[in-house]
Amino acid sequence: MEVEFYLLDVTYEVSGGEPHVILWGITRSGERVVLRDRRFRPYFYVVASDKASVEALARKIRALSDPESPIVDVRPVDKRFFGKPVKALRVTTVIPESVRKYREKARGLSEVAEVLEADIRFSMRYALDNGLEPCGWHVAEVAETPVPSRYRVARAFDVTGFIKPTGDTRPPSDLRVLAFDIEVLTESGSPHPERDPVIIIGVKTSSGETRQFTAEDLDDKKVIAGFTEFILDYDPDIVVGYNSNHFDWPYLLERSKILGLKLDVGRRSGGEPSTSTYGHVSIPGRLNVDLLNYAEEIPEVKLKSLDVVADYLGVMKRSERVLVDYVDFPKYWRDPEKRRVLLRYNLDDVESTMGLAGKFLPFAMQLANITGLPLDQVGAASVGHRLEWFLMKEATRRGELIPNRVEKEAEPYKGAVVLQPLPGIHENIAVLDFTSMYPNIMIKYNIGPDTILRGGECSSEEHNVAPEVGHCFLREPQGFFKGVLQALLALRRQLRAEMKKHPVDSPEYRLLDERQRAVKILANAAYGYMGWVGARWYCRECAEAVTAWGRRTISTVIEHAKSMGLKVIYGDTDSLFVENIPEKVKELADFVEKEMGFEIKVDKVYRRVFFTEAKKRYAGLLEDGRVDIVGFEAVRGDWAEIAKEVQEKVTEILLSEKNIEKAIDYVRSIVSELNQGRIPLEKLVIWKTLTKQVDEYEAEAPHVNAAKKLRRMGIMVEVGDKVGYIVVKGPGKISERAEPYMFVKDPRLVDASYYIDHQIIPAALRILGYFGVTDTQLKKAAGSAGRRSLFDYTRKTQG
DNA sequence: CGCAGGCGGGG
DNA sequence: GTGTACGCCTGCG
Repeated sequence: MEVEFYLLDVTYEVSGGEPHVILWGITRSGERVVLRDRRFRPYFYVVASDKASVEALARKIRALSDPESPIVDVRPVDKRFFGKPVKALRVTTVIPESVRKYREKARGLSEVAEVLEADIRFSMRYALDNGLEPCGWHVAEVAETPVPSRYRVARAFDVTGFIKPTGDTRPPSDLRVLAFDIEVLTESGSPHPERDPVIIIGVKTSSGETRQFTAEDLDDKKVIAGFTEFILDYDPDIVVGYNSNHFDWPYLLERSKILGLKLDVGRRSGGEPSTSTYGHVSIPGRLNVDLLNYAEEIPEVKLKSLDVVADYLGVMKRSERVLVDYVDFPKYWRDPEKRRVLLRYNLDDVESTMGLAGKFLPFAMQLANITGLPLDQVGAASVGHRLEWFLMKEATRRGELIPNRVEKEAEPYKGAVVLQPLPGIHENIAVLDFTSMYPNIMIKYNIGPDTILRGGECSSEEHNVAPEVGHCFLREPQGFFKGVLQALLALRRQLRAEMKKHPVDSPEYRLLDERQRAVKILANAAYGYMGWVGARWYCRECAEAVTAWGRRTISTVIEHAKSMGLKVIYGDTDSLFVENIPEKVKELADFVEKEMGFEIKVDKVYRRVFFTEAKKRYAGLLEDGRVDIVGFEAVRGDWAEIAKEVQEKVTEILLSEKNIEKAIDYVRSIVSELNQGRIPLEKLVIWKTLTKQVDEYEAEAPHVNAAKKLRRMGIMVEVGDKVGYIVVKGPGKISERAEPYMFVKDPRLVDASYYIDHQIIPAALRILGYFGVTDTQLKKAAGSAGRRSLFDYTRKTQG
């Protein structure tokens, strides 16, 4: 018989000395099922050295066989390695874990040149070989079997014949999602599972049910037991949390162990959640997704707390929800009135989490489907690993052997061009962007580790020779990266064309849009991936050639623009700021398309744009009246909110009204408010990330000092944490006066002069300084700027 | 005042 | 654990 099912996850287990591939899925009729494939066996490839005979090597490998997990097959297969045809030996054994042992033994043989694909997890091996697409529908030839008692599913099947994806990625209509959030009570410092109870667990389901499990005073046994029971009862396919991979699940697991409970929440009895690849927490038969992984990909949001991200995405307004700082939990928990507030806080978090799931899951599911990584892994995997799985899938499909990672020292190379901007205010400027510049360069010049000519005769008549660096690439045959990228770009065009056939608010449109986004991200990652030392397809010269061709490409366009009399104001990597003269812009775009084989498009038009001498910094007024600020302090996360506000406002006044006096007066009013202690404390917090352990810092930076103070209070701060501090009055260096923000309760303690001299004035002067405004002017009392126009201010020169 | 260490946002 | 280019902070000599 045949069964059609939506693939959730792929795992495996060894039972009776035999490996079983386990596929967790949902059938068309909504039954949760497992499919087992007992026929598949682990294997890897061996490539013989040039001199060695393949037959002799095969005999030697067979002789390595060990009865514990015998080598059951060694056979020659035709493959390609970096594009070249090779005769490889496929070595098959029985127990997945024994691949490691045979791999090492094979490496020890003198006739062996390469041992390949011996580090791929058995379940992923199966997925690769069968082209499985997680979060997509499949059909398989199966035989139904009784459901083994350990599986909590409706039906079970053995795969007996083919198994393949159908291409349909529309999720089942009754897909069950459960969002949860835990609250931990700690009297001081960071929570410790051996000491601090889980006082609340809130859950919300996609069916609309909401529940809260609460501790009796400090006894949290029933909280965890109730939560476990709820999960088994509701039986979700997807479990979502926020930072759940690194907080909620590890904490619950530790706490359960201490309380003598089993966190038996999976679809396989006895299988507790466990931390696995890329740091994700795996729950048997369910997809556990940490939504923080996706929030981390939003650069516009600097502080990734749940409330901030939910507010940004329009899921829940910060102003309309309850917020409680965790240092205040004990106070709230003890007081019956306040406890209600804490419960509401937890519920708001759970609802925000479910809201984020609605925003992120459709994209995540498409990404899982395209890369081949199960949904629970794909979020936790880095950009490089996501692309790598996609490449591994493509390589397998094309009969290409997957290269090993090689331990290497990173070698730096030259990057893109950044033009010196023409300083001042410019009117009516068009920003031109290359479409997928780096992917198109890789396609045009056939760049990749399989097409690069190392040694050998290179000529510019027969090869593509990279400018400046001289790396040489074959024109034929088409390389692996070129093939993959062409397919990706074509797929994206097709998806975008398909989108036009559906209403913007339809589920079809949304699905196609999420899919084209996932495709775009993969294509854009290819260049950076080749320059990553940890990549299987690492190729430093390739990455270096891409940036070299990139530099020449944009330089050619700049030269052409100039020759046409079109003034270029600025440019960076793949973008150009030019005078907005439509006929000339059109002519330039035609030149780029017809003469150079690239596409360039007007990305936006600025009514007015302002540059100083600095690169990578500008502010522009868009045609719809919005102000774009790029690179300046206002858009950086490591400046106090108040400095950002001042810079934003100053920029807006300058660009929209060209009124310097008004801007000066505005800055003065803020300075005066600061001096009077009337600026809210939260606008004075400066956030900085710890990039290493606190003790490893050589210099005593303010955020490092604040982190040390936190640690003395028992609050753990680790690499990657953002430390928020406020500079307070007192003697000593700035760093000594950097206090963790939650310890500062009185605005009068704030060092106003620090914020004036080091935050507000510099941020304002970055813009106003260009017009000759000085810091003394900004510090005078408000309202004394006089009535002069922009043109009374002379441009400050370097001389 | 210049340099080093540190950091983050942007193309 | 995708890449490089860039500007500005604080600390320090």
